[in-house]
Amino acid sequence: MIQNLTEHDREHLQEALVKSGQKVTPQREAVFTVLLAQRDHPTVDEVFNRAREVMPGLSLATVYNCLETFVGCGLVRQVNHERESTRYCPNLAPHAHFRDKATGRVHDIELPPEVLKSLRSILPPGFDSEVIEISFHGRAQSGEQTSN
Amino acid sequence: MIQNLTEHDREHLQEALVKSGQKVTPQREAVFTVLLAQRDHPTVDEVFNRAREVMPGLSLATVYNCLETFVGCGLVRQVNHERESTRYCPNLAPHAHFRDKATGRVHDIELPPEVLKSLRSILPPGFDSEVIEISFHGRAQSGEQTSN
DNA sequence: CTTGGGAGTTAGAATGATTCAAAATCTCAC
DNA sequence: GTGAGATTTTGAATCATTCTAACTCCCAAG
Repeated sequence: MIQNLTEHDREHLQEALVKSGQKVTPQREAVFTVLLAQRDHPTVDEVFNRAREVMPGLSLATVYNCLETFVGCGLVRQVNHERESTRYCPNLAPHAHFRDKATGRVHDIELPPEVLKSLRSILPPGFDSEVIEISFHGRAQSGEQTSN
Repeated sequence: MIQNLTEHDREHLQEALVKSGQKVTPQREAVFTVLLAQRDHPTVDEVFNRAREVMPGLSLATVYNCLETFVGCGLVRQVNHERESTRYCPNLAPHAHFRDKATGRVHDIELPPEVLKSLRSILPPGFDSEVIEISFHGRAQSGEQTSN
């Protein structure tokens, strides 16, 4: 079910970790593997449960730690919607999120550079933004798949 | 400190409540008054503390209830940022939020219709969105005031 | 080797925002 | 004035997340 990391993905992980002074550990590999295996914006709990199939001793706290580390070195993004549990997303390209009212599922929506630019342009002078979060909430006709 | 509602604002409150089958109560008036008096995106706790100056017996649960009711009848918007406490905003015009990294303060950013439109246009066919949340996170040069 | 230190992991307790449940109060139509 | 239904209150419960302290692992120095 959960494939091992490809050589390429393992290198990606290692490079990002080492670059920010962190180590590659079996737990981090497991968590990262889980994230890449099913890109459906899982919650911490979901990651935890999936990862335990592969590494039964893994603890919840470690999953929190790993994910925090990944966010810190830019490997994954957090996705928050209202006050629901934080979800995690390994899609690094600039994108927005669409949350389906009916299913709760989160879809990635590609964000063209010109739209991003027009968004930035609405900031008054003096405001300098590093992060822009865009999230839609509504209905997606079933069958739509955009979970990159 | 906390002024009474203007006639106009009181009517606005009453109309919105009645339209969705709710009653005007002293607690709801107090909470609404607090929201209008200082449009700085307060948390529930902040609303609670401010409102108690005017109505000492008011309970926290009631503040939660009132705010939920207001959101339900479109009087105010919730503003969530990461997993911090929910904040409340009586600005009904379409706008984005800018969260100042340094102070934690939230500023409203006007959202021109054409930008809104270009945002909507990135949704693939089949996706239909009622709500769009846009939030910036970064630094605002101090002195910037955009808290309406 | 073997020892010691630092990073990482673990289990479980603690936190804190929010929600829930049940009793008390209010309000308004009759 | 009465009763039903809505609202408010208090305090307990929930639940995601964070914290704490003990433990493990690995590597580098002796």
